[in-house]
Amino acid sequence: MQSDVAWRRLRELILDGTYPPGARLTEMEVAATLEMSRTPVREALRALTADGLVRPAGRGVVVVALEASALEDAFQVRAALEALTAELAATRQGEGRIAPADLVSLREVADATAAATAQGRLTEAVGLNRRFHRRIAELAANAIALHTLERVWDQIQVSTLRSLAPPSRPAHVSGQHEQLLAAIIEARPQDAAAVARAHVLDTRAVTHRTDEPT
Amino acid sequence: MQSDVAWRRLRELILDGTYPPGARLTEMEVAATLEMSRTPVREALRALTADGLVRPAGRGVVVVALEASALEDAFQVRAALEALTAELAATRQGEGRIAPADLVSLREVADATAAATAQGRLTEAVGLNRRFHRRIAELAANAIALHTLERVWDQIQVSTLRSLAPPSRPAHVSGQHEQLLAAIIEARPQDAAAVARAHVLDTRAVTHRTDEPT
DNA sequence: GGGCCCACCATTGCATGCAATGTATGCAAA
DNA sequence: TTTGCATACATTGCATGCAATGGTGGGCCC
Repeated sequence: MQSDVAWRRLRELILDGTYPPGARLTEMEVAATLEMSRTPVREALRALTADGLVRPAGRGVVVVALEASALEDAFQVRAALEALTAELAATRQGEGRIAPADLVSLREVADATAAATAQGRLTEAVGLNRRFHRRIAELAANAIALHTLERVWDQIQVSTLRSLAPPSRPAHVSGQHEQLLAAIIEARPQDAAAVARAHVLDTRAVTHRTDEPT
Repeated sequence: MQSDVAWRRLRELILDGTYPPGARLTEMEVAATLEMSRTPVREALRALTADGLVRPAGRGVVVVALEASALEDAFQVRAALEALTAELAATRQGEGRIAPADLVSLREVADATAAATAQGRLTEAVGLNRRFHRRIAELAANAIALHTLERVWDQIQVSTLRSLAPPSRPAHVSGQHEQLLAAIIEARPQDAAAVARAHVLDTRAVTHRTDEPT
């Protein structure tokens, strides 16, 4: 379906910064770019509005740029939901409902994330980091939580794109990932929840600090 | 905007059971009912799909009926988010950022909910109960959490409509509301979070029990 | 020279035409 | 009687026309 294609492509372009926060999009313009008529584009823009990636602004829509307080809100929601998914994942592990291969794969992603971060490959690190967190959400086997998290991650990613900076303490971040991984593997739901929440809120603090320029 | 009107009206009709879970909706049919063309109806149906209230099913869409496991997922997400909003509300109260009138109003809603429940006015009780929880989310002043909760509440409401049964222990529910209210008023964030989570998960248990018929 | 108002036009929102497509129905054959 | 297939049709998805609307630039007045 073309409107889905339009949604996917536009989402990509927004998430990778091609359309940065504040950029204005009009139906006709996008229709010309994607070589389709206004109808599917229109639907895609509406969907992106519902996703919170763009908002109506007079004529057309603009890519959202969450202000500091809204970004804080997003991190709070993210922390609550990641605490939940981490807890659920650990619980499922305790019930023997998680395939060992999935845990191996999760560790690999964690290692790759640490490597990319340590070597300063920032864009790659961001992608791997997100994948790590998404893998955990998938292990929680809660589709609603996963779907909601995807939207929150998207919103945060857009609003922090311009401040792409390396974590101030890469080892610290990797350490938290390790702790989270351990809590899940060893089936300690309460610990997993606590670590996940603390980790997300740590990330928030770092992001806010690097948010000042511009 | 007509597509917004269509969205609102259809959402109402779904939430009040006029279109029960499983009901099939087609663009033309709805367009005729709402007396508008297919275009705004089409957009409304897409939005409702994104909201998780309907899902595409061959031709047209059908009103969703979450199966037991998905309903459980929804309750888990709801519990996590209401724990967050209760915690944030209590924290804000501790910072003196909540107007006394808002707390008075919250208590009034709690009382009205208890009264309606005790007297068996179920439909009214459901509405008041939702208002009580929404008020707390509003006190948390986190727009993203509130918005996300609205969607989850909607999904749960649709899937539990047919099993509209009085709480097995009305006094218990009212007692939990009181505890939650007290924790917020007395600015005990941790308690508020714990009570909110427990309360939601209690509600879930009740709902599941009444879920068997049909 | 600066500010305000008006007119124009880009752009959206809605309606509708048209082609593609999946579904259901009916008929025939086993 | 049941199953499989073909055909017709309901319904969607996309394109485009048309009217409404709000923003912007230019011109005029102060």
